[in-house]
Amino acid sequence: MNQKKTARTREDVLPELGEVFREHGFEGASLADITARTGLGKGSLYHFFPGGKEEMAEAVLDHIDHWFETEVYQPLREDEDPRAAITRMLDGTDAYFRSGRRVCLVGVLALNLTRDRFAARLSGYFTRWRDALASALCRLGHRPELAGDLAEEAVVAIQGGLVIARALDDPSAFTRTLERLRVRLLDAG
Amino acid sequence: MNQKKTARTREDVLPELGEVFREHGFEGASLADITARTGLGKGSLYHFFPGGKEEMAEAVLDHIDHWFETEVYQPLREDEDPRAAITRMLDGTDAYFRSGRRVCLVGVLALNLTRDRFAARLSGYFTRWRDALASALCRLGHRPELAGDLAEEAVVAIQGGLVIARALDDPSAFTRTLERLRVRLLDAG
DNA sequence: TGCGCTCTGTACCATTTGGTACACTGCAAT
DNA sequence: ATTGCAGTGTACCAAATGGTACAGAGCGCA
Repeated sequence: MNQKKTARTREDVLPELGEVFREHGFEGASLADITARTGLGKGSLYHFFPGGKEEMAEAVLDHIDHWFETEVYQPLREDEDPRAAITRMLDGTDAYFRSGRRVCLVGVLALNLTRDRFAARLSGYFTRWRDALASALCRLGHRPELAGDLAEEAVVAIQGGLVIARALDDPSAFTRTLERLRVRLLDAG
Repeated sequence: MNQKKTARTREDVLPELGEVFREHGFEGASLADITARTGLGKGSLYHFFPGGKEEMAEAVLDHIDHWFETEVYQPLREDEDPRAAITRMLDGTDAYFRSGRRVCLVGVLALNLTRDRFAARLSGYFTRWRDALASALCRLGHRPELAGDLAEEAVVAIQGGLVIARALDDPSAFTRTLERLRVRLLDAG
């Protein structure tokens, strides 16, 4: 009934923080942008994240990583039905990126020089995705090196689809990309 | 023998300007970065680009657009040997992006909110690439709608390959992407 | 009631920001 | 030689930057 006006815990600012970094990039995101978006003053912000912007971005990346780990990577690695796990990955990805209307923060941070600050997190995100998908493809019957190549192609396509969808301001470019992947990943099993 | 210490004309600062925007993004690129990289003081900078950062970025985008138009798109549209034109596109793309060590400025600008300032240029760059490639694929014997889809897939893959190569700090992820495209674009003709 | 703690707003800081003003340099045409 | 103008360096500006200090607010608990 009585809903709080502002987010209270460190945890629930993370999504809003993520949106700011998505929209402005790391260097471009000012504390003014951040306080405006989160509703938190500098006081609270530096209370939760004594390390400033850098710690905020790290926390957001950890949060994202955790989501993908449990929702996508683990099923890909462990689900006894790899076909179902891949379908779940595609649907989850479509939902997470809002069918192409939302951009990938990891991709955004990877492009600038800021990449170097978060190098380990950024490369970990993509290599774990690729390896988890390769694992599922292997269990689906693909030969190992072919599975690795196909998995890389899929991760590449997803990132590219987000860039193009945003550049064209046409989310359908992303959903078409996912459809192509659905065919390519599931048909040859 | 006597080489000039600094770039002189508006034209030859454009590559250096482009690098700054690539490395920092639009919002993140400060005038200090720009003067440092180009060797030009604010005086000269604002003499060449009275509109400031925005005009600089527009000039760089025009420059890039012109390069791709003459080196890639026109051959794709007009070369009587579409197979050769596609090979030229792949080789030119590999060279332009330094085999994955360089990032695509158009892609970088597309991801942030700054996209809106340059919306027409950004979408034009990708749509013209896709349509030119689709034209070559048609002449190679593909059915028109299939050619359009394949062309979109290629443009998506190139952008994605750049993101992944940069995130992993592994340019070979980009060259592998180009190899996959070489097969897929040229084999089914 | 009063203690202790997390959380928050505000005032403040030095530095940097994008941008302007302007006086100067050098050279090309007269 | 003089003029004119493209190109340049420097000083300057108000505003915004990331970050700090600190005095409180609110609340759980004794």
